Amino acid sequence: MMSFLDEQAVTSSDKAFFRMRKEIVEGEIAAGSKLSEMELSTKYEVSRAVVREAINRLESCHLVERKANVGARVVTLTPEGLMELYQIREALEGMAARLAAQYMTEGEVQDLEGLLSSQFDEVKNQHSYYQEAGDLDFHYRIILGSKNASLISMLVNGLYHLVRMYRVQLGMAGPRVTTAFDEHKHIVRAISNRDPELAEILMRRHIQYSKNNIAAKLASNQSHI
Amino acid sequence: MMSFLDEQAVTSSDKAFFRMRKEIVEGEIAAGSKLSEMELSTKYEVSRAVVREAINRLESCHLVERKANVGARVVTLTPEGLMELYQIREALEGMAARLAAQYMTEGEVQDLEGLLSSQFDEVKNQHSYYQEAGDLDFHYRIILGSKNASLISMLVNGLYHLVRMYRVQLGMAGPRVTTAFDEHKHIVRAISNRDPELAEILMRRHIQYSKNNIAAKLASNQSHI
DNA sequence: AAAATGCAAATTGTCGACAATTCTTAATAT
DNA sequence: ATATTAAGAATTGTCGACAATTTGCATTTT
Repeated sequence: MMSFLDEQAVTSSDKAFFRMRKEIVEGEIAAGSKLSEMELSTKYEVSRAVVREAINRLESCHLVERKANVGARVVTLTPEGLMELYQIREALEGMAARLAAQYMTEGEVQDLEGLLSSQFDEVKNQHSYYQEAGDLDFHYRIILGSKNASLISMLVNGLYHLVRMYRVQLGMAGPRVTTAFDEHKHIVRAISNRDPELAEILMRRHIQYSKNNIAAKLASNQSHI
Repeated sequence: MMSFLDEQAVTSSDKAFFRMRKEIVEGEIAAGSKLSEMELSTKYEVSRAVVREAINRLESCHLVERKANVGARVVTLTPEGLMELYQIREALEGMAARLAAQYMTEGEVQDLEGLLSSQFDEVKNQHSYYQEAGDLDFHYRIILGSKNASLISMLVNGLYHLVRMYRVQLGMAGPRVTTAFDEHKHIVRAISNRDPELAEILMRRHIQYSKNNIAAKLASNQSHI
């Protein structure tokens, strides 16, 4: 489960990139903190060149920001940034759902329905770690179902790590589990009915709801710190 | 005119990046060709390190594809790639138009209307180099009007160079000038009326038409080569 | 003759050192 | 005391050399 795109590290820079990405997403390297090339190269026991390349790749994912002759910093999480990110998600994943309704194979649709019913059991039995893993799995399948390689790459290699960063660092295990499940159900039905318009509309609403939910959480976190 | 985001080269890699990007977009470096680091470093009279960094950045723009231990190639232009690109444009620029209808200032809307009427004069007087410069200017202004920094960066720094590459290398100076102008007019009206839904719908249709137009051209080019 | 193997050449990946820029801090001037 | 300047330290940018991997070609093998 969730073993698509098994991006395996072949080069040294790959390893550094994956490791840094993980540490940034999970907050082990704090949001907003400076990334010293020398420091990281001693920490990971590689040359500065591979750290530089890893940082460049992190910049492509929008996980760090670099300024010439000054250095790189991990992005800071802000309500505005979250809004922007979810506006983009709404546009791109709405399109992905539309395309998935057109181009997913019958087998893929059935797998998606299967995933949903297995998740239904989990939710019913209170194993509600649904949000993180389950929600991501659902979205990934639809993204892959779009059959648009550029779109897939943009979302999977690019934006979704930032999405996860927001989720992880705001401690999302929210009460949104069951309602989100219903939303998923309706989206799958639209895809199964080969109704691109509806699939897109429902996906966009789903992401809007999700945005509102996480935004509320972020606002409360901001206040009592 | 068209002097936004004056990305100025501060470092040596910047210069190499900008130059290579220009040469790739304009076909001086052929689509699908291999990028030899050594060759380019002698050609530009810089070290391999800066060429490598430039190539990495070009990969982020989806202008080149890299394979570990093998090398980088300029992307190849295909009908499928074009379809994918325009599906993404439709989603992102549709959202941009929606946001522009909400967040553009009155001044920006007036400037946009001014641009349109000045272009109307040009079209009427047969100066119809409208398509390239004029169309891009129109789209850029709406993208910037979205006020979504991530979206702006994705489109301006990322996708639009690829869009230009398709346009330039397929010799777009098409007969679509006047009809596209009417589409622009209606989009601006929706933005001016602060009607986000309509602005998005019209922008999406505009891009769909544009896609069909360029796809037809690509098909004919493919056949008689 | 076709396929497999092994060596040589070429290309990419990694490294440490040097150059250029920015940041820090302390001294000086107003 | 504040602002300015200048020297020093630290960080990033660039370079050439070496290591690892891939590619091309010749040889061998079936």
